[in-house]
Amino acid sequence: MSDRVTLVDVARAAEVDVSLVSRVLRGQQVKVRDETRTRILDQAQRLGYRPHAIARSLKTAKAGAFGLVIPTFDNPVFAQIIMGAEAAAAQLNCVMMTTSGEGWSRNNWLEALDGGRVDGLLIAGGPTLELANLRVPYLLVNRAVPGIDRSVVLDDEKASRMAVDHLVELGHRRIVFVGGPAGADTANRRLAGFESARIRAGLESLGDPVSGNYTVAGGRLAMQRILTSGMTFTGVVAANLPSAVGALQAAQEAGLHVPERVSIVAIHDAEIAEIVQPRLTTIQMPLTQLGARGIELLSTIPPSAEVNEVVGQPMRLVLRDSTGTAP
Amino acid sequence: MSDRVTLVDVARAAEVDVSLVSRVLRGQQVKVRDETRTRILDQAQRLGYRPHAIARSLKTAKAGAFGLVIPTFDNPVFAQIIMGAEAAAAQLNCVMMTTSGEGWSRNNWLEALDGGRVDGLLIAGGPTLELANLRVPYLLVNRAVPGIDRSVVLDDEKASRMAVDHLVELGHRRIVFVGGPAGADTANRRLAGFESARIRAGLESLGDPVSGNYTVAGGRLAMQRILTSGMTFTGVVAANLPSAVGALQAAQEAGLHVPERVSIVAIHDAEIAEIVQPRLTTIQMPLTQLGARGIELLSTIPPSAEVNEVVGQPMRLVLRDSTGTAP
DNA sequence: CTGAAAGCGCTTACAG
DNA sequence: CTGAAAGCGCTTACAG
Repeated sequence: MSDRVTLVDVARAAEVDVSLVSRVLRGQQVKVRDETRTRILDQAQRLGYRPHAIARSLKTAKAGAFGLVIPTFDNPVFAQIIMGAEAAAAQLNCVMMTTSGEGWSRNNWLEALDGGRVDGLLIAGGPTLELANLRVPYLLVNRAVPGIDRSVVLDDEKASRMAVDHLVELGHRRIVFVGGPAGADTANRRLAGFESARIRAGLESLGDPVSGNYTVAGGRLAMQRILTSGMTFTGVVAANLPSAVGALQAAQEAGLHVPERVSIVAIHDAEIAEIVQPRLTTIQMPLTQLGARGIELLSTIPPSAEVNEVVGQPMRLVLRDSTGTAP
Repeated sequence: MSDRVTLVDVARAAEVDVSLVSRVLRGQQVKVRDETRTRILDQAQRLGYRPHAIARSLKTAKAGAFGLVIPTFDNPVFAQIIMGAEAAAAQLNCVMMTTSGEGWSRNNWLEALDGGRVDGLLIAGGPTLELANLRVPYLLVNRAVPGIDRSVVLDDEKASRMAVDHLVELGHRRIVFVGGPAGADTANRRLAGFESARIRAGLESLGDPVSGNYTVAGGRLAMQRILTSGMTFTGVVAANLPSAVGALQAAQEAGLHVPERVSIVAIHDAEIAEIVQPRLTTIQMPLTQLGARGIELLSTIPPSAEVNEVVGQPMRLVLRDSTGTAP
C-alpha cells in the first residue's frame, strides 16, 4: 500500500521519537508523561496506524504465526485438529495458517514455509521425506514416523480396543476389522489395537485384515470382499468414519440388517455419523485437543528436543444405532 | 533459529558481494561469469541456504502470500473454495493461508492479518463490519454486502432455478423451499431464484418461506413445521446440503417416502449427498472456480477498483435418487 | 561482470 | 522521561 502509516509518521505527528512511539504503542510499562502518551495514542489513532507485522518479525525473529500442513481440507478430522490448533495459537497471540500445499511442488513448499513466515510447523500431511531439511521447528501431528522423534498422536490402539470391547460386551464373538491404507501409521496402530483386544477377549482371528482405505468406496469394497469370502461375522470395527459408511452400505446392499444382523463401530466421530441410516456408533477421539497440544508443545519445547506424546484423553464411545446385541 | 544461514554467509564463503549472491540465487538473468555463478550456487547449496521470506517481504513490499478467512473448516463447501484458492495462489508462487479466526477477537484479528503478512485477503466469513478499516486489499467471496463493491459470488439464483426446473420437468406443481438463515445473502439469492422460477412456471405460492438454517437440525425442523402446517406438496428445494439432509430425515420419519411421495433437490454437491438414503439429487456449484477466481481478481485488479462478479460456470444438476416423477 | 550503499519498518540496548 | 543509533536479512538502483 502506498499510503501505509508507519511509526515515523506517528512520531512526526506526535513530535516524539519513533522509539518512544514503539514502546508506548505496544503497551510496555514505560515511564512516560501522561501527556506524551496521550499525544502518541491520539495521533496513532487519528492516522490509523497499524503495526507492520513483517517488519516486527524481522527485528524480533518471531513470526507470531504457526503453520499447519494437512493433506486435505475435505475431511472433518482435520477440521477438528485445525480448530484446536487455532484456538491454542490465538491464546499465544499468534495466527494459525493452515494449508494443504495444493498445487505446490515439494521444493517450493519447503521454501515457502521455511522462510521465517512461521515460528513452527505442525505437520499432519504432506511430504514427510523433506523434514530433515526443515529449519523451522516442526512437529508431526496425528502421525508417527520411525526415526523422527517429534510427534503427537492419538491413542489409536485404545480406540480400537474400545470398539472391540463394546462389541464383545454386546456378545459378539466374530468381529472383522476394516482397516486403513497400508502406508498410514494410524492404520497400523488401529490394527494393532484391534488385534490385542481381540486376543485378550479370546476371539478367533478371522483371517488377514482387509483395508477400507479410509474412504467410503474403500470401505464398501472391503465389506464386499469380506462377504464374498463367505466368512461369518456379526461385528465390524471400521478404522475410520468414511470406511464405516462404505461398509455399512455394502452390508445393507447385501441384505444384512444393521444392527440386527451385523453391528458396526467406527473410529472417530463427526456429523456424518448421525446422517447415515442407521446412525453410527463411534469412538470419539480428542482431535481438538490434539491440535491444541501440538501448538502448546511447539511453542514450549526446544526445537531439537525429542517428543513422542500421546493425547489420550478424553475418548468415549458414542452409542448410536449401528450396534446391538449379537444375533 | 540461531544457525540461520544468511546471504552474507554465502557471500563470504563464495568470496563475492551479497548483492551478487542475491541476484544469482534468484535466477535473475544477470551477466555473471560461469565460474562465479557456480561458486555461489555451490556454497549456497553446501551451507543449506534458504531465503528469508520475511526479509524479502519487507524490502519488496510483497508478502508472497494470500489470506483466506472462512467461518469454519467443518464444511465441505469451504473446503472446495480453499482448494481452488490454494491452487490459484500456487500458480502465482504465493502461499495460501487459511484461517477461521477461531479464538480471535475482532481487533486482534484485524491487526494480525493486516500487517503485511498477506498481499490480499479473501473473505468468506468473519466480521464484515471492520472491512472499512482494512488496509490490505480484500475481496468478499461467496458473499455480497450492499455498499461493499468487492465481491465474487456464485449464481445462487440460477441454482435455485435449476432445482425448480428439474422438479417441474418431473411434473411437480407444489414445491416448497427450505431456505437458509435470514441474515445470509446467499440465502436471499437462493430464495429469489426459487421465487422467480416458481412464478415463471406458473406455480402457486405455498406460503412464507421457511428457514432450514443451513444445518441438519434446521432442515429437519423446517420440514417438520411444513408437515405440521398441513400444507400439501410433492417437491422440496433445500438451500444447502445439510438442511436437505435434515428435511429428508424429517420427511422419512413422517412416513413420506422419498422420492415416491416427495422429491428433494439440494443446492451444492458433496460426498454427503451420496451417503444418505436415498442419495440426494443436487445442483453442483463451481466452488473451486470461485476460490480460484477470487485469487485471480485479488492479484490483478487495483485494490480500490469495484468488482461484483458472478462465477456462473460450470453448474450442473447431479441426478441421484431423491427426485422422481410427481405422484 | 561485480561491489558499495541505502533502506524496507520496526525494536532494543544504550545514553542522557 | 525521551532520543539517537544500530541492525534484523534482504533487494535494488547506482557505480565502476
